[in-house]
Amino acid sequence: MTTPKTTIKLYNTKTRRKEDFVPIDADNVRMYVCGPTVYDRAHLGNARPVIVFDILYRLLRHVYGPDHVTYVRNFTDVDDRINETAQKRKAAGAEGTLETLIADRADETIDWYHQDMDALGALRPDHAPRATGFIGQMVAMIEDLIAKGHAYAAEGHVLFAVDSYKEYGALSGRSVDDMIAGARVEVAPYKRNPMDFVLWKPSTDDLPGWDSPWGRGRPGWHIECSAMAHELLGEAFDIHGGGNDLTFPHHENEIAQSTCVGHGFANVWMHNEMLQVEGKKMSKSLGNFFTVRDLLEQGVPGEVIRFVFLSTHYRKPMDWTEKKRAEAEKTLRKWYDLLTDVEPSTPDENFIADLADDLNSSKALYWLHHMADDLKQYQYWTSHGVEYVGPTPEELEATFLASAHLLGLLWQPTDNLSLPIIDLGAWEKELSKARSLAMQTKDFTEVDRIKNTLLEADVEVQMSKDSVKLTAGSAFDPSKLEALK
RNA sequence: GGCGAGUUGGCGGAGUGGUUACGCAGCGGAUUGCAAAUCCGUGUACAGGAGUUCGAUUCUCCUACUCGCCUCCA
Repeated sequence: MTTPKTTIKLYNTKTRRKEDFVPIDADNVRMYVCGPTVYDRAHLGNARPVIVFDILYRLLRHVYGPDHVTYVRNFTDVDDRINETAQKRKAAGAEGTLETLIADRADETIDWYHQDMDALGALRPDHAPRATGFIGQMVAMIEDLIAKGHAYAAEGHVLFAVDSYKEYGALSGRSVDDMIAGARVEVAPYKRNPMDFVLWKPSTDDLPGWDSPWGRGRPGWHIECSAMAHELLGEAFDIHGGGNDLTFPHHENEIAQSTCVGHGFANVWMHNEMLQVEGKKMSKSLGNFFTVRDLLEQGVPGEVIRFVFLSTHYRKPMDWTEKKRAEAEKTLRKWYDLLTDVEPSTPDENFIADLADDLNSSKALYWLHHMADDLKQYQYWTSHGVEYVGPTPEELEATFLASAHLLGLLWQPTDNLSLPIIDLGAWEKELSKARSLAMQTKDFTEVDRIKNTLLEADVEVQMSKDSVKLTAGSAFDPSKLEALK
């Protein structure tokens, strides 16, 4: 085991401080991130933790080695909204039992999720466990909690007794008394304390259920992460992540369960801030709700979405705006234009240092801008016959590309960001011909007419001394070129 | 009501106890038939008030405003 030369600093919600990250075992750095409930397409907000922790995963792999990091992200496939869809389908005459219809809905949603997150350039975790695959472990954990006096069965439910755990509320900075005073808790007659939360609940015949010492039922939401993290990552692991809306109650409850059963659980707790859209919370009622798939279908490349997310630090609210989308696309296109076919080398050290400082992705992008600038200048001056002492353009490009790859950017072959590939060769010849003629006659009316029409059709026109280059933009409208014929 | 985060130039967005990144937009110049692209150069900011300090945008407190969570929404 070698000591890594990069020290990663991470903000730990548990201590409310930025700390040097020291893994339990540098040969196997372990991270658990709360994944989606698979009831429907992932909305844009779901993409934020995916991208944030993808960056952390890539950084950890860079620092500790790709074979020395284990990343687990779960799928919650026990959920009433999944059941609802299945019930509706059954009522509409779909084939199969309710169980298979539920499984089908989860399967298709997981498939969508993978497709959408792949499009964002997110690496797949090492394990993507489904809650339904770990019911046995959950039941065993609940039994253990009861045996240790931290949980009790009542009316087919099993509840965690918050009074049995003194530290309850420590992660989110709340006290049980304050929360009860807030009066936002569900009052149920079988609860000893209003804050007690469900570990197990009974299922009726029309709901999925598993046999248990407390009758046929299904697990509460929080226990799955405790059980799966323990099963796949062991008694204690390094990092636990998720959106900051999960801090309470989800993560608070995970800690309570796992700690009371005797697990060390997670050392570092990380939470990303929420996403907004044009300055407002994304919600169906405001009409600004959309999925990752919606954006992709509108022709916004996943890489552009990723770039926009990276431009804001993960602990700050991020606003998704049309303007940012356009800027990101423009920048990425410029960067792609700089690339020749040089192979990536190793990332820039300054770049790594800032990224390792609590994932300062915005600062990391600054370094990419910086490197791109250098590269551009070397390319420019080299092409003008000026010789420089220092790194060659190839070396600069290799470092630039390796750095960009660490952020999951510029990974596509050559491409220019899924721009429609439209052959405008005929128009290039046309314009070129008219221009050569105009050079002699000094009458540029025809050239301007063609150029302006092309511009109106969203074609970028670049004329140099001896060539004409046309590139169709994302709003390319071929019908506008009809006028030229 | 409880808990937490934030307020930086036209916009976005880092960072720092003393010379304030960067991107986009703007402006000037080179280049161009005109443009585009590219190159060179360039201006503007740290919510308000008080305190600590030789000195605060950076630390502390107060005020205002914004936002999030407390509802199995990441």
